[in-house]
Amino acid sequence: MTSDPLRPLVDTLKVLAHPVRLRILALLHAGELCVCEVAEVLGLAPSTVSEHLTGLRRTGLVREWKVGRWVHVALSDEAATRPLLEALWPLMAGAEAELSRDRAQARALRCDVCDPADCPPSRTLKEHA
Amino acid sequence: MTSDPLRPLVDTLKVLAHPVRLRILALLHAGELCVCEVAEVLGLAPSTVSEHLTGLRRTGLVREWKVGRWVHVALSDEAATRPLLEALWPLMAGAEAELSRDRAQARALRCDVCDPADCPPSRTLKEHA
DNA sequence: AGGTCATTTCGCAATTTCCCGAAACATCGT
DNA sequence: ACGATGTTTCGGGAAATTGCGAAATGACCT
Repeated sequence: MTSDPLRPLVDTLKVLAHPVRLRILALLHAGELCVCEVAEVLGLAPSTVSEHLTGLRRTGLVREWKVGRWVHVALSDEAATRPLLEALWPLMAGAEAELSRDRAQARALRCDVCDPADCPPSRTLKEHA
Repeated sequence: MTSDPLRPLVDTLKVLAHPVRLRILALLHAGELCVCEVAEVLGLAPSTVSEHLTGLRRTGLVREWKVGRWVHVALSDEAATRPLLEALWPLMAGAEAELSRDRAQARALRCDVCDPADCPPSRTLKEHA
């Protein structure tokens, strides 16, 4: 009774119901990134992005792991949240302009002069500037 | 800039991200009801239910129409929200106990002595008591 | 050890959500 | 017209959400 069986689903939907977090998911749909890259692309304070990612991780939508002093983020492959995400992509078509701009900016942040294989996301932003 | 292309989707997800509204959708998945029946089943004030339904209607998830002094509610058949709802049902499996209890209570509110065909939702609750 | 960069935690103000009761509306029956 | 019933709108208080900067943490480098 006190434990609401709908709680997990509601929590997941609450996390999805935010434009910044949807943009993050769409970004990660195109490949993994590190936190500072996400912050740069979205133009938000790192602390803000970190908090959004905490929510996404808590509900199993993304996974994070440490690489040096960077934290990499990628879509989780948990089966639970898959169908929801799959249903979501088509519904984001109306924002394709904004989302592809995000993706382009993310790509621009990565090494664009060297082989991607030599330029993992562990490269610092400063090193690119 | 001021117009956020993700807004419609975010609004829909925000409306979905609430246990009461999910219970309402699950209830309507089994058939149309009128507002007072929903309020009775959920044990909430009619004004509260009315406000939840306003949100569900605004995002096109349900449709309402007037029958005498009652307002009937049913799932909308809009194509836009269909895939999202279809992805949602399986994820509500964990709450099947609560949801089927809701459905049973809704059925009990309807005429259980006469033929359902003779007992549309337009029958008042008092008339059943 | 000290310095720098990436990240998280914390405190806080602004905004929004949630639920209700009271009052306003609407519709039916007498 | 009146009262009863279903519904919505409004006012307000409690709680949750959002975003940031400042400070704390962790990891690298010299």
